[in-house]
Amino acid sequence: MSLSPPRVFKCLADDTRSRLMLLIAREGELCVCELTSALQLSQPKISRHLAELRLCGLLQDRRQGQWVYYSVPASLPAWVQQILSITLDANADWLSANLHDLDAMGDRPVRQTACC
Amino acid sequence: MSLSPPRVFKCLADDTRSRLMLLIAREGELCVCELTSALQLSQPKISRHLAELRLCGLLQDRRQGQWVYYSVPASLPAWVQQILSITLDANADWLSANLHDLDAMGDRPVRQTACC
DNA sequence: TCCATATATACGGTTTTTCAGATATGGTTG
DNA sequence: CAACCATATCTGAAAAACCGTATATATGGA
Repeated sequence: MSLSPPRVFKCLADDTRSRLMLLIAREGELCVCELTSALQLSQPKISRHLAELRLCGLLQDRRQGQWVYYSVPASLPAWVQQILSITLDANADWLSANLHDLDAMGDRPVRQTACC
Repeated sequence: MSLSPPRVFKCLADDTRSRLMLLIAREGELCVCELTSALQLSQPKISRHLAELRLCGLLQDRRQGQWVYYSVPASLPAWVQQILSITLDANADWLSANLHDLDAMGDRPVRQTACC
């Protein structure tokens, strides 16, 4: 299951999945409830697309208490990370409404720092 | 009909279309018969995917005699061109069989130079 | 004009994707 | 343990994508 170009593009070939990936790439790590607020979509729909991205290897998840956080794995091939970065830089306006809704979200869960 | 990220990715989210785009981006300009040889696929299938890429704005065509040449328009947004370039550089092996079949093709049509 | 070549498109059928809604799982708290 | 919250998965149906075959269009040459 290698990351050929069409396979990567197919993962991103959906409005919801593109927004999820770019938001997570930008913010570093986001949990499902934050993404649900940012995209204003139903939770099952968000989860389904996140699962697809995770199965392709474009996302990894981490559970912390009740919340599951998604992030871009460091092991993701460099060219895929570059594509995300370039797309993000050139499409800030396209993502602006989602960033606004994310910032407007109340009661965002608090991440635990890695240090003990 | 703007080129949003998911729209671009959807255009590239198919094995045939990815190969067509990367081959054309690499070679500058290729005609349908050359692409048919490079991908070893039926002509209608190649033409159908080329039409889809052209309708999205990712390719432009130019007729010269019997042949129709496809190329990446200079007006394509820079971020899309960068994505093509990065993907091409990082996936030379994935494209190698197609490049080989292209080189092995006999009787390749001769392009007219732009000068008179 | 007639034929050959190159390319584009139309048609019909199969497979894939997507979605909404319902439900299941798993952790937390009382 | 029971109730609750966050998240995941299942189900069935609608929509879209893809393909092979047949056919149409356009160019060039005899």
